[in-house]
Amino acid sequence: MAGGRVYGGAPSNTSNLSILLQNQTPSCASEPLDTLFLSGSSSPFLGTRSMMSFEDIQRGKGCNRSLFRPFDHDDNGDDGMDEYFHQPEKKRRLAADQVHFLEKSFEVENKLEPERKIQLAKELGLQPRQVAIWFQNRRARWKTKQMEKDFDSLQASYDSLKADYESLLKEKEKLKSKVANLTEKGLIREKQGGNFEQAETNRLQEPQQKPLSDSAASEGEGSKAAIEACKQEEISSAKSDIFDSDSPHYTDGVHSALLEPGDSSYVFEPDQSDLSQDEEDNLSNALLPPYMFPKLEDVNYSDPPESSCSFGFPVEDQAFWSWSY
DNA sequence: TTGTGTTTTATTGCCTCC
DNA sequence: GGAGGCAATAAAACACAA
Repeated sequence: MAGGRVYGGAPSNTSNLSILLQNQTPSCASEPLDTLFLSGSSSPFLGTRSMMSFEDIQRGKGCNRSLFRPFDHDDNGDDGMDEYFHQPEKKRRLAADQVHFLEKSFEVENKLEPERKIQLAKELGLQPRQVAIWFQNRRARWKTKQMEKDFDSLQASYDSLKADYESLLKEKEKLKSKVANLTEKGLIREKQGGNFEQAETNRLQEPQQKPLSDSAASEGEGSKAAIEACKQEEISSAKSDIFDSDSPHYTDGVHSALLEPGDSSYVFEPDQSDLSQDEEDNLSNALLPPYMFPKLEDVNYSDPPESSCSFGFPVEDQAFWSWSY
């Protein structure tokens, strides 16, 4: 026994003797409940008499003696006295009705005040100690179930976040490849015709410098229009890629400046030195919630998220499992 | 029937609160 | 210091497949 606690339900020899005394003394039924149930001299099981009381309350039918028969003297017989002292008490399951009654009570309130405990014990024909134990075990079961539910819920939100992250990752790779593609095109044009932007500007500013024949002129107009269209298309394409509706939008001056034409390197080699640390953080945070994922620069994209151990909940979050109710 | 896994009842030891 | 709660655990009762 812990801390000198006295349990009425303890199947000791002394209490077995008390069982006999209680069950053979009907007048005990009129004793105050506290004395009857809580004192060290009370019986661990009140048995048939109290059970019938519960049955009378519940349905008026006979009790299921195979389920709830705390101490059946008929089984042991009159010569079973020695057996009481030498056989440990068997556990008895509560009757279905009793469990149902306790369940209903638990639904109302899962804590058990002393008065309620006494009342329940009285109605069910159990010891208050048994009722207390039942509530204690029931609370433990409820807690386990609740933890399972919460685990499922967390698992679902984790899966959802993971899917979002992976989709963002794919989109980022897609954009990276597009940027690489455009870089390649730009380099080729620079090699072929020098500064494309400058050439185009010159051409637009001096349209009449080189007289052309009608056919050549119209051809030149068509060519110019084609080039202009191509140019507009590329610029709008680059913008639309970056401002894709599903992508994080950078509306601050720093990031939108990356999209400004006029510098052939504007898209391909953004000057990261212009970014303050805060801005870099914001850029990362726009893609990855800080509580869930590491910064972009910390991620090894060649590895699946699991292998980088980046998806685990922070250690401090595990305090969630420290339950209280 | 028996072996095995699960559920239920009960105990123990520790902790907190009053 | 006693009462009561909880976690861990034991052990009986039960379910069920082989």
